[in-house]
Amino acid sequence: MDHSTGKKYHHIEEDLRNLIFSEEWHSGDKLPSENELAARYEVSRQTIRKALEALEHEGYIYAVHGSGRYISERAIHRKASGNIAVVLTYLSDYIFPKVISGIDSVLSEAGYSIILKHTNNSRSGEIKCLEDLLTKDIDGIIIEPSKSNMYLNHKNLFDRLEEYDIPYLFIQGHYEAMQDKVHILMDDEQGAYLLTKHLIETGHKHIFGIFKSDDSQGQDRHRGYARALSEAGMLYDPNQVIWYFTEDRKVHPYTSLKNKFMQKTAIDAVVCYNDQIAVHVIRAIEEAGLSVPEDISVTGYDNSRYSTIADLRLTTIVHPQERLGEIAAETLLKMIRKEEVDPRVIIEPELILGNSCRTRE
Amino acid sequence: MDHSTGKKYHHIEEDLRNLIFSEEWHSGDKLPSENELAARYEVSRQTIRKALEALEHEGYIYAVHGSGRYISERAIHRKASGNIAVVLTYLSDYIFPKVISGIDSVLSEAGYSIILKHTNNSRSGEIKCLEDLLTKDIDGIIIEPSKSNMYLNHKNLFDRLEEYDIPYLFIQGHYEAMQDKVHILMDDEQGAYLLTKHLIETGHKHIFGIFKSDDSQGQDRHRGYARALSEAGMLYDPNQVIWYFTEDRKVHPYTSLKNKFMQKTAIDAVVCYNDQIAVHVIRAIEEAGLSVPEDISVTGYDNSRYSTIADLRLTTIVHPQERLGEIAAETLLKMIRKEEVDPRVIIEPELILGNSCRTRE
DNA sequence: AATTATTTGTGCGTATGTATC
DNA sequence: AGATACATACGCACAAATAAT
Repeated sequence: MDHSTGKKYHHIEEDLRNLIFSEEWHSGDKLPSENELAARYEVSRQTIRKALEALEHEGYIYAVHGSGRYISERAIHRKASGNIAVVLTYLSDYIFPKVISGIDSVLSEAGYSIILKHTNNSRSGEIKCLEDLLTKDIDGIIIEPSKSNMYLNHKNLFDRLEEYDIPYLFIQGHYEAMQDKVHILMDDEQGAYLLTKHLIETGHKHIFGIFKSDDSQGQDRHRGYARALSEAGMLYDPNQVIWYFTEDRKVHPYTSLKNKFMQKTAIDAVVCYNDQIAVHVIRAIEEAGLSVPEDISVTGYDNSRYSTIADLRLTTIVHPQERLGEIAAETLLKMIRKEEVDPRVIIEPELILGNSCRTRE
Repeated sequence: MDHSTGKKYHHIEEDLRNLIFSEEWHSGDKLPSENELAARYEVSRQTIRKALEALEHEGYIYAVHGSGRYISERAIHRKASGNIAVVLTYLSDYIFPKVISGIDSVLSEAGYSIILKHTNNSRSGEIKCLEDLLTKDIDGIIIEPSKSNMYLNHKNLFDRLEEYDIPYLFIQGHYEAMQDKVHILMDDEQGAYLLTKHLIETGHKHIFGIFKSDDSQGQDRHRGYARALSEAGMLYDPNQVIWYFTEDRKVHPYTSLKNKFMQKTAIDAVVCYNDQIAVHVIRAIEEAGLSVPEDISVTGYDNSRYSTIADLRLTTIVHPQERLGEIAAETLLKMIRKEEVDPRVIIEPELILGNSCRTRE
């Protein structure tokens, strides 16, 4: 036996694997016969067979009895598992069904299945998801970042994805450290800008804002709010902005706001992070004995199912959820096919006028 | 060579596989040596090796050089891919997010991922899904039958699932030919019975019904409707029942109903297949110049987000969507662990009183 | 600590069966 | 029909790891 290069069949297996992936041999090509290879490598036919059988089991070649061995398709378009992972923050949250539906309409058409995972919007949940996905057979990942404004300490997981040549892209939010990666985003700044501008144009003077502090969308919407104020030459007052964390969504912001309402603080309008928040704010306003939109105007964001409460329709921003999912899926498919993609797709928001804002000048 | 029993190594492989999964051999046990097996089966050592190598590649046994071959853990807790498929009719439909959320809360806790697929409520879509899933590495399937009342012509696919030892269960509906399989169902008959009984008790005399004809839920709800009438000694009139197919959800039933409303047919109340239908029926009633509940009472089913329209709250049935998902997932986990499960879990419905029905005696 | 028997791993030779071209 | 190529099967030899002595 050959002692210097280890196992003979192993060496042959590696050599053949390289040839299969080289430019010389193509999908469908016929390999030399077992006897020819045996002669070429100067080993017995059995040793050649051992190497070939391993390659066959891996799916790179297939044998046709009486004819020969051929290079399979899969060797070229390698390991098409047909699975694409979709990692979201919440599954039961109000926009997810449409986004999934959009992603699915494109992917199932292309013959892919969706592996659905969620992070509970926690960093540890996202790490767990990614680690789990690294052990699975997947062709790509669509990720909605969790707590996207907090420091990214799991970049190594994304590095490993790239090492394994698994394409991924972000939707909805972005990590500071991953700005150069592919993102499909709403122009959240522009959305909040449009809402605030609308309030200013309809004569509101004391416009409060309530934003989520632990994701990039909250930051962006806040920026749009501030830009609209500054463009209109209005003072940006930090005391008019309330920040909240995902965790205390149920407690802090509303009591604090309610107190302000009760204390007859000068408030014209409230720009809310999203429709869900707007509903709570409206409730707080009504509990304080005031009414919407007569006393205080309220805007939402997302045009979700929350945007209609009884006969009150929120002035809000349409979130083209289904379209976002479609674009994300189409982009990922291109990445899988190694085609060039736009690293940053921005979806323009559109203002939806309801009756939750006072419209007199 | 042996011509009667096919390939020798294949026969030995099968025989050993059965022994490995039998009660006699356990995880960690040492297999007889190659020479001993060769003697026992009266074949050469090479033939034994061929069989053993196949089993090793499948992960049922592992070899320790110089020591022997042993039965691996995975042979017992076999092939934990960690993936469970969830096949639904529609993804964007109104109840699924909650069902998925319920399934996921149990499965992700147990370390499983969800592969999400949908059939568009078509038989061909379901066949495509199942065929695709048969090529994938999955540990179990939760299926919502599509067009569940139509003839089942793809039972062979379910047979193959059993052949591959992939457990599966049905939620929401059932196939006639699969009655003995595991089902997690709402008691749809009871739900419609409760609604109809409520209408009867509140003095309604001419109660129409509108049901979906192409799934088992429609049949069941219709049965509950009929049972309530017959128990109350009221006449069951086929002309008071409108059947529709999924495809013509948008056209037929409402125009037909609207005509009846316009023609001043004696109609007291309409028992609707679900909330979505109820919304359309209410619209048809209003278009005919009548009002709900003053002229005609309407009931829904599912207590979905459609159940509140402006200040009208539908009298409907709560569909414990999240709980259904949880029970389905828990049951499937038991099936994966080969534990005994109740082959038919019926979730009792609960009546939700709204203001869409007249309540005078 | 060294020896030995056992067991798996590697490799070759040969023969025969059977599908393809 | 014959040549070629893969498939199955047996026998043998030696290497390398393990476990018991």
